[in-house]
Amino acid sequence: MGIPNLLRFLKPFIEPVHIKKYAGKRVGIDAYSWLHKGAYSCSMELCMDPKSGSARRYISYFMHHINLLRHYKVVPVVVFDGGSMPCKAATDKERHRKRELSLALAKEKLEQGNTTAAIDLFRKAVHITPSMAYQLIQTLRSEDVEFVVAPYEADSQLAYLTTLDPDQGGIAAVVTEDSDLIAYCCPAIIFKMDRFGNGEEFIMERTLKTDKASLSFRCFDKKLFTGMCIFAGCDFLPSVSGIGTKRAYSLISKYKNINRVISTLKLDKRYSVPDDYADSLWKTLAVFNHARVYDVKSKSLKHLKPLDEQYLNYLDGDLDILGPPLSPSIARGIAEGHLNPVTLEAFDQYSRTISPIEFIHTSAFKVANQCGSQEMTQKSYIAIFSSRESKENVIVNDISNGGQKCQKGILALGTFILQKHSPPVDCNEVEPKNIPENNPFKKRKFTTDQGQEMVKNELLIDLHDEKSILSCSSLSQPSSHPKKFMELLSIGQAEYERNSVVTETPVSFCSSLTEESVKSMPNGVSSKRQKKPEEVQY
DNA sequence: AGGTACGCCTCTT
DNA sequence: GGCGTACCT
Repeated sequence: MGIPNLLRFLKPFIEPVHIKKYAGKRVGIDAYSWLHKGAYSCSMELCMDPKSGSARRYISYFMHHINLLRHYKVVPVVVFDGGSMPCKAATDKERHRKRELSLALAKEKLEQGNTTAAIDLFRKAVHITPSMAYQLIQTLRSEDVEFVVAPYEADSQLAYLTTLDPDQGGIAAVVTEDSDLIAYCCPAIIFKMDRFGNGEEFIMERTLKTDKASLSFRCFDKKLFTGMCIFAGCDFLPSVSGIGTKRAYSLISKYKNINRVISTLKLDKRYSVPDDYADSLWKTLAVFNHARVYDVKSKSLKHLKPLDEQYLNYLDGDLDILGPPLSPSIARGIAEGHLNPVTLEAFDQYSRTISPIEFIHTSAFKVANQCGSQEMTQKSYIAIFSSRESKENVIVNDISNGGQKCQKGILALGTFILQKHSPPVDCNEVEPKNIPENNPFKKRKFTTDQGQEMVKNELLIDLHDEKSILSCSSLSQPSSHPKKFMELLSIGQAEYERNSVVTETPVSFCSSLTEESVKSMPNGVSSKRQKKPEEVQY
């Protein structure tokens, strides 16, 4: 919802603009705005049969706008929303309830044959799902459009990108419909861009420096500006009843200090200020300043602005209100569009019907091939894959035999089996840390399908934890350097990711294997692999 | 005057 | 999500 009435309030500072002004520049796109508008054209299809062709009209809508930008030599960088913030859970739940209600009514109307009424209700029932975003991501990939999925809010990710240089992945402006970007003090925002490229531009510096229509932000710094927005009410914190943009503005310009505004409000009998309002407001300010964002360069989570002592105090050590931290591998999986940011599961785990074990062999081959005759021999291979039993903490029994029991993200290295813990489904859950101690190896008995008892070395590591991987790698491969291991790991991961998107089907992937290369596979490849890969189906 | 609650619209042809 | 509007303080 953004900040109610903020755009109207700041109208004097908003000027018409055409997107061609940003020719040659990189411009961030708030994917949600266009997804939402695009979904309007196919709301019924999306509700009833999301897999149908006509349910993909929202993608055409989106791509039209992308092509428009490209036509004007603007480089689009699409930013998607990631997981929802804990503090918005209540709002989210309420919206969900309303949508469910509309959906039920819509289906009812449809059965009664009242299509017009049904469509109207379907429009209220549509919401943008991670799956829809993923469909779009696949198109963006094929069209070579840069994108990133924010760990949490797209707004903060976009605000972060505006702070970077273009050659570091930075953007010059943001195209969105959401006034929250103003609260983040985003330097340049284009609102209401239409299909011809006309929009309304908000420039932060211009707003802070010029007086218009008896409004002046000259005495405002960015902190006060964000503070004003929060006082007026935002998604994270509802405003004190009776306070909107105008009163928030006059209070801030009068006292120029956030705590003084709060004390004044508390003394004023007209308003009822909750006891914890000051606390909540400072926390909200901390969210606008230090939200978790993804840094493409380091491939890990960062804070929008580096955390300082002051804000750490406001947060009272409770960093989780910024959204729970994510490990680099998970954050990257989300950012690059492979993991559903809400469930943390791989998007395409159901689209693949080749068995996990087949997939391990095929990608292992590729990895082994890329390693050549380096110190990691053909016998060592890495594969990361998804299987359907992703929520169980099952350990794969035998890499060459089992497969069916594999869980998401198992890493197989040489003769050892490395297990990744399944990511917590509940985001509030603490990530299991199973960092191996001095001797992470243990013998484990297991029974093969043929009833034989076998003992295998088994190593449990936490793939969420890079340190854990490093310590294991030096133990399991004394001859290889941890860095080499990490390199291999990233090749394996990249291999998996590359092949888990539609650009290469398992069919074409498998058919690239030669008989000879398959023979050299560590555990011997099941003969299945060589029989007509064309039969493999999705 | 300013805030709030409510209903309407966003697309495509 | 935004916007306009009628109604309330």
